[in-house]
Amino acid sequence: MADYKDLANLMFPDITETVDDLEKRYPARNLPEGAQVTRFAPSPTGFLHTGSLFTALVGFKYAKQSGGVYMFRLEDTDTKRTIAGSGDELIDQLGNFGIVADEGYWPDGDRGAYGPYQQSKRRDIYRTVIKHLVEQGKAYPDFCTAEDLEKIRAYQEANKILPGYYGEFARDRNLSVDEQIARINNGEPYVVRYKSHGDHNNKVSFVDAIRGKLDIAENDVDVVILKGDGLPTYHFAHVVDDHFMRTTLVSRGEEWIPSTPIHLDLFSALGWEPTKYAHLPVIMKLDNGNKRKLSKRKDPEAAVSYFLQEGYPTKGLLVYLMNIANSNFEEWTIANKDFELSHFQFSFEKMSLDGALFDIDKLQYFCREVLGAEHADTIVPAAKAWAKENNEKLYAKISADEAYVSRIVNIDKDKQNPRKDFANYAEIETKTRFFYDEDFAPIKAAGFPFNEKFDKEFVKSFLADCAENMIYGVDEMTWWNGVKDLAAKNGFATNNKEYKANPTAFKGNTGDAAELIRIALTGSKMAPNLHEVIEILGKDRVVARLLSAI
RNA sequence: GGCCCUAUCGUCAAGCGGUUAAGACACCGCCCUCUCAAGGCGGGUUCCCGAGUUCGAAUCUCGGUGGGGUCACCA
Repeated sequence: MADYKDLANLMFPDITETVDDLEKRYPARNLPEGAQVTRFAPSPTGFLHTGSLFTALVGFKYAKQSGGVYMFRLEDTDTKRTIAGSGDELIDQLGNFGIVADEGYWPDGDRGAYGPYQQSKRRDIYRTVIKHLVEQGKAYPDFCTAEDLEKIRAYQEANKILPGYYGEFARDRNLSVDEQIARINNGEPYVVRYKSHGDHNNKVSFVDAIRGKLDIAENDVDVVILKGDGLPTYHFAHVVDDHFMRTTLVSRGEEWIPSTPIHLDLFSALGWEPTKYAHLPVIMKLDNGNKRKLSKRKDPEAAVSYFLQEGYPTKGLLVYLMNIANSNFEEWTIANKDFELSHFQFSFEKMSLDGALFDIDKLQYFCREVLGAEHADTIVPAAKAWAKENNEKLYAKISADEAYVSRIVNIDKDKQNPRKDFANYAEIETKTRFFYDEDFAPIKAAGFPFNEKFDKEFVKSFLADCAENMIYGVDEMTWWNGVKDLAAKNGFATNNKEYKANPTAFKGNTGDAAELIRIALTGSKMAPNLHEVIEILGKDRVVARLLSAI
């Protein structure tokens, strides 16, 4: 009579290492008290999702502030969905946000002593552990085909029984070892399942770092742990990897809550202490009045690359996500004007429990704050680097005359309340077009919005007078007094009270006069500080624009 | 459908048995003002519903309801 050991040897003839060997190869980490080991473990199946960045940020922050270790692990066990190169892209994009792992998978080779950090390269580790389980009768080969499984499910559905491969429905669970061996020798394909002894009517509880004590039905499903292709399923890989990588806290999306009992079951079967868990809320989006997860297909903002392409500063996005992560964060940013994200003390207790709706307005607000607090010396180089890939026009402008762009970006930057014009780098181009003659031409061609109450000839003569007598190179006060003189000379009221008392006595007020100049120079009723605009444009262009406005 | 998570302004949210129920974004109004941006001031039937516990409930309990998730050889 054959026993489990024979079965295990038949299934894994090449495995000579034991679980004990693995324990020795991956010893407990020597870290200070309280240091946390976290990880970000994406599948290389496409671009970096906004929700993934959120998860990555939280894990990174938590490890860093505790003096611990942050790992990057590539979960590439789904060979069908794997997209070549996307793992490297993920790392690259995370790098844009300053989220760099201490150890893990790296395009040019793993870093760290707990690797490999790519699941497809950990095959033998999983097989070693599974061999151990088979030897103990805690895992078994299952020969069911897709059709067999389908039949079981159809029966369960028809009889309104809980679907799944468990208990009496686990067809191959109690095959004799002799039969198992015979069928394997016969070349029948199989997967390996974990033999659960859980009871669905019992509850397991665990303490979630965010949600507190959670009580969920015990797992009783004989889950697949090794797929037909020889690679493990997520459930098994998670337990094995996070055990041997000595992870202390697993932060992942809340969609994993229902399968946590499986993981707890597996940890316990292996005699290992489970990791702590933090199940993060998922970022949602309002769609026709319904909340739903940000969708890769439908929502451009689901892809982090979207924000990068649009030119949002990475810090702005990080700040927005941290604002979702911790309710006290925004208050902290206001109290700490020139804050550095790394100085903020993140905590799971301050995390809300349900998914936030993605709010582009709020993101833009934070981005304006971030860019508003910076000066041209940092904004322009960043904008240039961004524009090189994403905005030909802006790139050309910065390349042609970086100092000129810098002067524009710095308008009103040194005032008490600096301007906050730009939410992203793209707006530097779109909001400053009038500073460029080639862009000003089409604005002009589209027609200037001069106030209809002034007749053309009057506007023309007023602007001509301005062209002749505008003062340059002086401080704003002096310049403005000059404008007021010009306005008065042309029949405008310089005192608004007088104007209001007797409007018919004047052509308009100083505001009207300034508006005419503004439109002539910028083509718009809205523009930043006229004095700065004039100084940046320079006398020649100011004169030319005033003279040709109408 | 079973199970799980969750519920305070439009959005993000503070709140932890007694509060005039903070604050931020967005919106609206006013002020400042050469316009805009910024800034200042102000505004809006916000505690899902129903029972219960209690002198007293946004807060505790139970039951509904809504929203989300999950039930794969995907993660």
